[in-house]
Amino acid sequence: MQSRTTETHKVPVKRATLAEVAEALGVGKPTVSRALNDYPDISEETKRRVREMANKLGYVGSSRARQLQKGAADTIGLLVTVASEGLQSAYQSEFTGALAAALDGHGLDLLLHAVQDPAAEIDTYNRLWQQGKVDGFVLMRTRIRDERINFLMERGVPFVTQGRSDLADRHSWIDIDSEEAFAQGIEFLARQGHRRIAMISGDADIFSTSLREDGYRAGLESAGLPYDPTLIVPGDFSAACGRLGLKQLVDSAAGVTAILCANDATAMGAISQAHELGLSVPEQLSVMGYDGVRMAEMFSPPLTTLSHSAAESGERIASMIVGLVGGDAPANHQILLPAQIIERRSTGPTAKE
Amino acid sequence: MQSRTTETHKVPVKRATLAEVAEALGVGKPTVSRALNDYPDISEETKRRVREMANKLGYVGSSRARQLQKGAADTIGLLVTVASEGLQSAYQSEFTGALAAALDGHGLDLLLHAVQDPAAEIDTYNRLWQQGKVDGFVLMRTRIRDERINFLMERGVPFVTQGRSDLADRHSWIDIDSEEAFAQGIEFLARQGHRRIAMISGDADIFSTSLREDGYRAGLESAGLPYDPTLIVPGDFSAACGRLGLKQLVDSAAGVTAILCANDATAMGAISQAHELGLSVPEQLSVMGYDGVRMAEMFSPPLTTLSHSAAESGERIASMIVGLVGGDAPANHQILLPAQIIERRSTGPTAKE
DNA sequence: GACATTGACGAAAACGATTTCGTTTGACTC
DNA sequence: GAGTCAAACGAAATCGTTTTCGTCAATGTC
Repeated sequence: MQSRTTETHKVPVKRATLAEVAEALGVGKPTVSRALNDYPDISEETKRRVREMANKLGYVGSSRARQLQKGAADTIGLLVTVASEGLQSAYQSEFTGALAAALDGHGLDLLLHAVQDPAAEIDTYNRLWQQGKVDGFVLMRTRIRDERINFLMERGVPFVTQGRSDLADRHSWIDIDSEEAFAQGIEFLARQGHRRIAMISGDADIFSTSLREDGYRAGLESAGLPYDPTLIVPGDFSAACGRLGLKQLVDSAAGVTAILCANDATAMGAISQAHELGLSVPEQLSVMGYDGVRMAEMFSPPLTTLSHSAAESGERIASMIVGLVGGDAPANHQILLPAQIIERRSTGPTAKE
Repeated sequence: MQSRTTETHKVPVKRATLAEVAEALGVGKPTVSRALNDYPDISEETKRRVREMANKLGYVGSSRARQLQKGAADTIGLLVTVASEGLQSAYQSEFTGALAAALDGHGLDLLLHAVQDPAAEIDTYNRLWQQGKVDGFVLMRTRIRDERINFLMERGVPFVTQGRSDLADRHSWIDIDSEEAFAQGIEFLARQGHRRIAMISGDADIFSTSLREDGYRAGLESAGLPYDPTLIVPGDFSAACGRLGLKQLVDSAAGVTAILCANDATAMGAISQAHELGLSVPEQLSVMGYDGVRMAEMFSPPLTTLSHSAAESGERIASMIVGLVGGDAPANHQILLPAQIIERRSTGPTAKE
């Protein structure tokens, strides 16, 4: 039994090398290399023979050697901050999956790195780049005065951010028009008769938080509703802050009948807390989320949300980073995508009592 | 404006090389290399000087060159199947984050690859390995007669699975004792007075699905309850199948008062559907999940679940794969972790009517 | 004082691809 | 038939490390 296991242990099937393919064919290494890479100065006949032999020998070029010579890693880095455990939010995980899939379509791999100590974040970007493990980065959750962006721009490292920044005109980014989305969300709620609409916001240092709040205000204004700063309660995109925020709003007895949350997780937390306090959604309280994560549909009640496609963001970003690594100018790629309201059952007119 | 952007464009800060450090110090390359790697045959004094200079020059060794020479990539591969979009489940995403964090602790990076076409899955494992982009793999969601496991074992590729398999005695794995967990779950529900307890199961081809069903049966038996095969409804670990499954159970009018789901996502879907059908949880129906994802706590009602730690699994797996890559025998690492019931509010005695 | 031994270091090979820069061959021109 | 040119291919250099195998001086031994 045990011997069985040690038997199968470490039988490294030798990987075929380019030189071997060349020898087996009686041609030079460059010929094989160029044939496989479809260079024009190799005859079709030779290419065919080379491909055949490579196939027969099960040859797969060593990316290590190629990387060293070509100076490219064919890999994009993505750093996620793990708050004690796990990828932060459902949206981030959907986006990450979509990004990985899209990169695959371009022949790139995704290097996922968890940063645990925020202080070491820049160091990690630096190391990954200096070591040559990645050709560029994708940044999620851009922050206000985001030092990562400065750092990467200074050294000319290709990167794309998901979310704008203070320096948005100088680098590549993709973003959702959250200002517009939140405005529409408010107008939607106002049309259902809500007059006191609160917002549970996101981290103050995340760039898009202020955009979402701007949208909230703009929505109020175009709906002809007064703006009451006390109706914006700070949060951090977590479900936990949704619970806290809701409790706070209820306790304040401000007469709120609808809440627009910074994201779906927060909205779910808020609803969960509402139920706990004996408030029914949406009869007594409407709650709307943002992002449109898949779980939102399965929540109870299914969540009305401002939805945008993680898959599309992932694909767009993949194309952008490919272009950048290929030498495109950073500012050539800036895309603003719209979000749209998906009406489900967490919102509605408040029931008359 | 535009010129501004082109200005900052592509100013590759040249990375310092080992040869430069050597030259600046007037010593040979091997000396620098060995000093930095703390070899014993370099004097302390020299090591100090080398480190100093390396630091001053901002030298970070090229992992590309090191990989080529040492034959190691210091990277572990993780393939996730993206069902149309995103990482599959909340648990998988938590686990992935935990794994990345744990690997970081061992100086390894995580290469995340999305497999879109199941037919190309093995090819991808092969390519990543042959190319030398990874030193080993972590496999999630082991399947019955999992061809990935055969493939990797045949070529002596280091890998650890999360979940046992048919060949569990021949390779490294970590798993949750889901059989025991499900049995306890059933007993727990039985103690609350439930007599007709259903199960919404997972994909039939996932190895652990049958273990969970075994646990379900074992639990019934030790609670002295009869086993009724019609009370196991097939699913696929999604929230959607939770909805479907619940509807089916209700329609069948089998008198079910409690449901144990294959995972939390399914449980959430079931609850959501229950609400939609006008059933209150847990007054009319108890629902229990499995995994203990963070969102479960924020669900409404908060989900009772069989919880286990993604962080611990991640850490254990990281240690295991490090050992394997280092040459340990595969069968030396097999760990079974327990799950524990977290009682929240989706379960309880059925209210008398 | 000749001879092993040890400590500290360097020259060159190696890893496995790609690229540079020829070279060879044959066809084509005038 | 000498000269030009393009097509097809190869020898050797290259990427930046680590490793192998010395070398050289200083130390210890008898």
